[in-house]
Amino acid sequence: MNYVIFDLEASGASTSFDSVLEIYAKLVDDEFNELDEFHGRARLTEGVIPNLTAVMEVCKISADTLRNTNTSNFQLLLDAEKKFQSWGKVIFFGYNSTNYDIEVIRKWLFKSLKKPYLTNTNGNKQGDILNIIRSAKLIDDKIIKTKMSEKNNPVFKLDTLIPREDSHGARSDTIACESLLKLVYKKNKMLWNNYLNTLNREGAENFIKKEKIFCNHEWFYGRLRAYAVSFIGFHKIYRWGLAWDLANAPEDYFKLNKKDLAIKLKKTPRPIRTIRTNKSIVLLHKEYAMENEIYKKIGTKTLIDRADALQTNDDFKNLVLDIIEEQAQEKISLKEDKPNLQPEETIYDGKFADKKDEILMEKFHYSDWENKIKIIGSFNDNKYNFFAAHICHAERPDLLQSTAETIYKNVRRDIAKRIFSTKNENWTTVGDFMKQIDDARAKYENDSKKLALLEDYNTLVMDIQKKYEVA
DNA sequence: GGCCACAC
Repeated sequence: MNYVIFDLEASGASTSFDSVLEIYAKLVDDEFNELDEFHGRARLTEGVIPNLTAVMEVCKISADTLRNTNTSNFQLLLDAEKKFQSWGKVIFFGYNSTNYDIEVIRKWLFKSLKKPYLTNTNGNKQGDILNIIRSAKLIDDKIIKTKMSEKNNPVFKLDTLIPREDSHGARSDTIACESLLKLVYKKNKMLWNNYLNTLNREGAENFIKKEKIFCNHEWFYGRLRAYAVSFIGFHKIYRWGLAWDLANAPEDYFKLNKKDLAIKLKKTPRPIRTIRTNKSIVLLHKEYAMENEIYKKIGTKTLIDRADALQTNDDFKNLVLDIIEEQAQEKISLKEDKPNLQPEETIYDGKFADKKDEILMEKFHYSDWENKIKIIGSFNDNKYNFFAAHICHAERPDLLQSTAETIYKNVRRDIAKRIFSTKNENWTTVGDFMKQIDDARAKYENDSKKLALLEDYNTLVMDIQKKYEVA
């Protein structure tokens, strides 16, 4: 299988609202020979206020580029999607991508009326370089030098692992990512092959069903921890794997009645561990957990006895699964509805697009702009009408205004309402930006170069402000 | 069919 290593730069940290400004992706074969690449930039999406630190300090994209790049955000998405599809079945590798880049891509597709799960459907898989490099470091300290944190834990910031002059450029970060992947591929074939096997849900599920005792890595409080666990079953509502931490003797729990067991299972540290099977996790053979003092003390023989006791007690496993299901159900019923979610935030609201909306989305994409505009309002699910209107407004404001003035005005009012909001929002408002500018002016008061840059960003946002003040 | 959710 070929690999795509990729990175993207955006106008801020929100995966729902910020605008993708740059994407670089490199296609390589399974020995890392380069086959193709894609590099694209986009101007700021209409109606988005950038986060000053993100554009100025992190991705270092000038106000001029934000304003004048030829390609729109929508067009960049179409170009990237086309390229990705031409590459066939691949594994998409990014750094911390399960938490960030993949989320951005999903939502970007979603907002563009495309199928969101491009990177893990139709035979594609996702890998997260952060997961594999953390695990590599834990099982083999010599694999890579890292800085140490105050608490003496290895630091996994990409630009300290692979220092470069031009870090945080999409291409530079992708090349750095590639060198990390190659490092694991060359220095620890066992880990590499193992990871390729468990990085998608199917592989991870098969592995945990097959291995009586296996090692799961969990990251919390700034470091990675190895657990020796044994499979119980899949969560009846959420499908993730549930496994027994063999640091606990399961026999101690067998005689408890349901109520007492439920209470005991909730005690921290929890004897039941979650195996996040669809999060590109590293799962290893049990030997890798034996480095952990807790399991070393217990000894392999006792661990095997515990796993056997668990595996031969189906009644207990089923009872545990029932308890976990009931607790989840209770939590769902207690959860109050989250009001006021913006359309961009509803990708995981539990509903996929119905057949009619799916067909309309396809029609939207092959239609010319006159006909795209006519589709607005026809979707069953109103969020797709919202997205369609915003796309048409961003791409062809002239045409939208002349052929569907009410929609045009509504979109402009939506944007104005958002950017001029004085509340604490999940997107950057004009007010947030002004505060960021003030802080930066104070910080750089003696740096004329930075001050000049600040003025350019400020002008850009003032122009957006002027444009929507009248809306 | 893909997704979310946990636990520390």
